[in-house]
Amino acid sequence: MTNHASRGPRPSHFARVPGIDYGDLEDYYGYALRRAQVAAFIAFFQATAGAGITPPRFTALVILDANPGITQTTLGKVLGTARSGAMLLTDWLVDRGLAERRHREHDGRVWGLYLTPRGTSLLERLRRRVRSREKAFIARLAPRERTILKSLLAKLAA
Amino acid sequence: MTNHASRGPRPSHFARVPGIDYGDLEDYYGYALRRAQVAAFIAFFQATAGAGITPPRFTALVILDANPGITQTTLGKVLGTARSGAMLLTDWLVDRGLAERRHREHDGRVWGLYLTPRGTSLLERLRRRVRSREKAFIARLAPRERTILKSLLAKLAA
DNA sequence: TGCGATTGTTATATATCATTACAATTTACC
DNA sequence: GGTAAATTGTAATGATATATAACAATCGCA
Repeated sequence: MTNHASRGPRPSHFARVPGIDYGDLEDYYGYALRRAQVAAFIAFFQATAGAGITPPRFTALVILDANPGITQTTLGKVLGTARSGAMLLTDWLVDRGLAERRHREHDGRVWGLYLTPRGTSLLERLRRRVRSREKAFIARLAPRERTILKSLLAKLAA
Repeated sequence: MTNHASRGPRPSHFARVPGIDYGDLEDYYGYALRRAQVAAFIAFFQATAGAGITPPRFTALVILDANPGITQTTLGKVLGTARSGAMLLTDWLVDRGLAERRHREHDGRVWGLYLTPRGTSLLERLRRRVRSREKAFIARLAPRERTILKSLLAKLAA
């Protein structure tokens, strides 16, 4: 397998700079959410380091695992991207032997997407690593706080 | 002034697709944070529509307002980007007459960054619009929940 | 004085993503 | 049944954001 360890996104640290007046920046929910999300992204990046896996790719693996035979267009909708983007993402997975396209019987236009055994086993490994890393990340919150956070975030996303 | 209304980022909707099994995706804090952050970004985007303002640009305006004479390198640190990125961002602001570079007395390498009157007044207008839009966005949470959310997010970002 | 560090700058590369156009195919409608 | 509209995957193109690396000017320190 090609080594892609050095490629991929490098989440910026976003650390608070001493001596700087942040004005009313902290008052904005968008900024607070962004900062927390970047922290979570750094944790994710550490967990998947070396695999070239980004959040959208991880999402795609999970979705393919739970919805075998899903089409590229639907995958694009789940990811919130255009069809062409879903195709490039699928290409990336297929090129690495993680997923494959199979023709469907009743519709000649459509490819069904499926994880390969290799994709399944990579996903399993990733799940363990991401879960474990998130556990450390979320340890800053008490168990009850975690539940509350989840419910508040869900309300905002709805 | 050039019209940049049609340019800029288009936050994807990220809407939940009916009939799709999301597997354990909802279990991840990173995914929950990302979804909420995208929702906040959409709100921000609506508030600043037509001005070509992105979150980093808004942040830069706030930081310049609160820290007149700040250097590009420091601005880059605040934004979490490389020096070159801070420079391009500064160029963008300068090109639109929102900020200006002034040489500093004791250090010939450094430019101090300052908002122009136009930059100040744009920032004021943006603040009002973003605050107002965020108010509607956060209305999904009860006042007490908002306080809790802020404190939880701050813990995660620390 | 001289050397290393810092700043701004420029050039280059890359990753992500949207837009547009197109062919093949399916669906809807008359 | 036959034709127009819609859908799907694909390819080409372009825009954007941002990192890296190299460089000159300048500063600070030994």
